Amino acid sequence: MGNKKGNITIYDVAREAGVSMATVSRVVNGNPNVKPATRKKVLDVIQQLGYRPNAVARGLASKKTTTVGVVIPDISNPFYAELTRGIEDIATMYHYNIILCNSDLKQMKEIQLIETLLEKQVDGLLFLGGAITEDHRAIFSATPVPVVLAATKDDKNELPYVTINQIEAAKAATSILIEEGNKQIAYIGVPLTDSVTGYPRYQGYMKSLDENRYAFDENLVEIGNGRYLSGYEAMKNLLIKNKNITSVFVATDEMAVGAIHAALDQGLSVPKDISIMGCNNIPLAAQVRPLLSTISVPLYDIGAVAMRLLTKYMNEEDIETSQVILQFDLELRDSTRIREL
Amino acid sequence: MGNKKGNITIYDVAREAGVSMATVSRVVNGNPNVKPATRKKVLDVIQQLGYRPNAVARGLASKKTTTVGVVIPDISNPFYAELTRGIEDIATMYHYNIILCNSDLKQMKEIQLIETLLEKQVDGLLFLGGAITEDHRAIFSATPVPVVLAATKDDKNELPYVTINQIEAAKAATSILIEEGNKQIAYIGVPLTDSVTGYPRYQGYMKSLDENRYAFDENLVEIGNGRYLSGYEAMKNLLIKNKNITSVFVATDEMAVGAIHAALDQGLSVPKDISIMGCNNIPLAAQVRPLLSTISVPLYDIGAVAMRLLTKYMNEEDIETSQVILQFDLELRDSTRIREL
DNA sequence: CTGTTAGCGCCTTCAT
DNA sequence: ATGAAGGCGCTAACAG
Repeated sequence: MGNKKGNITIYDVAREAGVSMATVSRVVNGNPNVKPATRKKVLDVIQQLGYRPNAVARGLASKKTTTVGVVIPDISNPFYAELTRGIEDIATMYHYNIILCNSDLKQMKEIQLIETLLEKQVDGLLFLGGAITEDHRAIFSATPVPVVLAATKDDKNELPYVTINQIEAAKAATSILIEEGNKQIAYIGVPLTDSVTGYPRYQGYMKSLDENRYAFDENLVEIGNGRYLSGYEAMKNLLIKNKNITSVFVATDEMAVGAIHAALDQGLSVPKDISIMGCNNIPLAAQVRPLLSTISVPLYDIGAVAMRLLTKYMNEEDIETSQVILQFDLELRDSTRIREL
Repeated sequence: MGNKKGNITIYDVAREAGVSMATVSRVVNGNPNVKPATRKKVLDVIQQLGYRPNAVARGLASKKTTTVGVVIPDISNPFYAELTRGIEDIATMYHYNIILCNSDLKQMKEIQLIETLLEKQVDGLLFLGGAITEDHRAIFSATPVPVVLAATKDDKNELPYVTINQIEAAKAATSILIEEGNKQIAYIGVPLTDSVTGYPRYQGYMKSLDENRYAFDENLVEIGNGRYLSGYEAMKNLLIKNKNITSVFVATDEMAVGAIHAALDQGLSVPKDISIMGCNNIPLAAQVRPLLSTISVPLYDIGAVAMRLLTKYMNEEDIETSQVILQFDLELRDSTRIREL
């Protein structure tokens, strides 16, 4: 069976079934214009020969690969892992596969990855992570396939995206601390140059202070890199500079947990002595003691909705909204004194 | 520039540069047999035209796609996320991309994913997770491309794999608890039907007991699903059935952390009252208090080495060892009384 | 060093 | 309902 060397092709099936390649192609692709009898015959031969369609050839001929490129900062970061799961589930649902690439937030790498993905003729691109710069916009605008941003936004609103309102999320978190009656509210964030969460969350913090007539004090602000250890260090510094703080809003859960532990190591009790709010609600937040109060960001959904939006673009369906803002939630647990609204 | 409709192709570049397609192909592929002058000319035209090679066409012609398929149980599980990072890094290093698929450990899904991946003509397959059954072996043996297992092994040694010795890892963990002088050593594992970690780690636990003349007591054994909550429940049950246990070996870190918290909630002190050993050393282990003592499994390396091995197969290099057992380490932190050897 | 010529395996009009 | 034929964009001998 099959031809001499190599794989068995649509041609082999056609010959064996006594029909043309076109007919085989039709049954493989579910085209209804095939007489049931011949369809059955072809299907039998396919079965018997163990024919496996070559998606690369199909891609070349049809100009569709049913695969999308996903550029992500770091899959080992639980934040992105959860997002990716949402993406992959919906991709599978719509019969797409994803090529996953880690960018480490390096712009050069991001650009290079996009280029590679386009060479591979992906049908669409999902971009998560870093800030969108002019360079990105230039590339994306020249891209032959649709692009959707997830968990980040385009400040110029030129690109479709799905995310949450970071400013409001940070405001909500800060407000909880204000409601608790803390006299001072410290902030541990990520670099303000990070326009995705760094700057917006800082803005939200500031806004909340402002609206509630709290004075801003730069000694109450520390910047980390988002990960556990930097949260630990940041908290240590905060405690050195200011013995009396009773609350901190930390821009990422990992840092927040680090902050809790730094406070604990200093002999402080959380939340009795110091109240700590995180942000994102990654699994870790519910796996530590005290349980972390945090802003619940719908990571899985952001990924899922972004992928769904991308399928609409790829499918040239009508798009009502190309910029989606998902809701976040307050998840008040045991690291704040207020535990419910 | 370019042809009327659609993309600019190698043909356009050839025409514009006044050379043949073959020559353009040569410079694009870094073939040295091109006069520097013409190479430059071609490169210029490529630049000027913004030519982007079509990897799908190349794949069809060359029968190589430089992409590999990765079948993984669940990317949102930190254990696999870390492994995947190792895979992707090495893949990138060797100029491969990865198509990532979540199987949720469902055999039907696994098989279907493999089929899809093969249709897409991946150059190789990396399979992680579930136990290898006869069905798997049948599929893999009929696969036209190399397959490497990661973090799992083929009991029949027919397939290449890279993992650690799960039995020895569990033995080492249990031994620590024995060295501490605990009279009883409890075990919280995953189902024994899981032949990847469930059964082997249970075996290791048993072996260690046996070699040290500890009596086996089924009341000291609980089975969970590997995740935090089930560890918490398991520990609660253990404590109900047996008030006096002073040590537990828990087969996964997430469950171990759950176990710690269950003990804490029961008013016990860890490790003073009860000593807890985890296994895997995922980031979580170093982000809780007390810091979790655990077996450090080189997750990233398993992924990296597996991918490297796969490149060797795809490249038809000589393979010295197709079955690689990586070393694990003892990571003694604060949840055990013994904190160093 | 460079050009010519076949395909790679499939889809897709266009006829029939 | 089915077949014939021309690409899709590129690589890979084979000549020269």
